[in-house]
Amino acid sequence: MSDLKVRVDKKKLERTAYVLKCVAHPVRISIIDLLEQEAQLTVSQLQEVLEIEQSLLSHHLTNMRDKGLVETRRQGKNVFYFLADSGISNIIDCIKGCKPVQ
Amino acid sequence: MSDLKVRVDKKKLERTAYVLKCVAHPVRISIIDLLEQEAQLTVSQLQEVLEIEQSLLSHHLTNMRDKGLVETRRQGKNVFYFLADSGISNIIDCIKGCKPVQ
DNA sequence: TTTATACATGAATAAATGATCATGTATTGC
DNA sequence: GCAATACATGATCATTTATTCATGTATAAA
Repeated sequence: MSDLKVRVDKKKLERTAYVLKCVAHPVRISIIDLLEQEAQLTVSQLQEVLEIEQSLLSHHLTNMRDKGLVETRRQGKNVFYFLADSGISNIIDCIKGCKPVQ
Repeated sequence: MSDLKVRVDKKKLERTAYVLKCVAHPVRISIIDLLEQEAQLTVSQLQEVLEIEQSLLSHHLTNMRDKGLVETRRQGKNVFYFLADSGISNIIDCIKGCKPVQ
């Protein structure tokens, strides 16, 4: 008991919290869910499903991109967003099997 | 593509975000990590390891309790905290195996 | 080369969260 | 009862995050 200590170093703790904070929003969870269904989606397509303002959606997407959750590919006038290979979907799956969340 | 929709209902989305937001903090992740090692710990024991103010720790614990992540048992002057059977540890494990987090 | 479409950005504001401080309550032992 | 220990709570302030609105940029098509 006296040799008890946090097994995760400070840097990783902060990084983990930082990324989790990004996941922890209804709109952003929805975006992840949609990108699990369709490999890539444009902002317009996301907007149509989510029914939120374009600029708000864009802010969310930029946020997720900054934190490495999604990546983008431009094609003509459209920008496709897709899930980064980050294992974040696993987290969502875990959450789905998680009691307090149901 | 036209029948694309979010597979999680609004209530659950909000609940999920709500709980995740609670996990998404370095101190609270640390608390979860400690309670995975020791089945139950008093506030004083947690405080000793975490080296933060008593009242701040208490606020965090109350927060986690409100959201169903931990439960308490009083024994004399001490209050023991322990992980609720919420599967939240699984989330933490998922996160540990998650790229952007490392 | 102007116009429309698709998306991003920045400033401003609102709302939620985090930290600190002071104080309150429960339990135990004297 | 009184003091000490262990923990909780409430008010306040600082910081972060969310939303909106206005405007900017890139691409394509006419």
